[in-house]
Amino acid sequence: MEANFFDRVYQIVKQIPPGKVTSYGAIAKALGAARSARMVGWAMNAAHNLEDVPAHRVVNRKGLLTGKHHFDGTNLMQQLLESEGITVVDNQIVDFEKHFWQPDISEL
DNA sequence: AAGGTGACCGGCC
DNA sequence: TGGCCGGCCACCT
Repeated sequence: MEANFFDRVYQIVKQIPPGKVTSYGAIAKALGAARSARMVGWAMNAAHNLEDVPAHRVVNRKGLLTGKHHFDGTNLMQQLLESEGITVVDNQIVDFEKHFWQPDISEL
């Protein structure tokens, strides 16, 4: 198994339960590289191509759907989140902290 | 091999 | 969550 940085991110994101969201920083921190949040975003860029990785559940720390532009449409990401019970207004998740899910690397 | 790039974060104004 | 700046790490050409 190639335990690459990307794969690590994928494993974390795949563990995000429905109706929950997390931030890049949280994932980066779980990986032990809190300052490498940018890398997480990079990983997502490739990850969003994979159906196994619910990239739509990953947003920045403000709860903004910054990466929505990388999805097929413009409101696709929002639709997916709303479909899971998450309210999204103006590309921002309402009660972000309430829906926030902290990655648990111990599960790996 | 080196440089540019990127869906960010935290700190400061 | 208004805006700007530096840092950090891996991927791509």
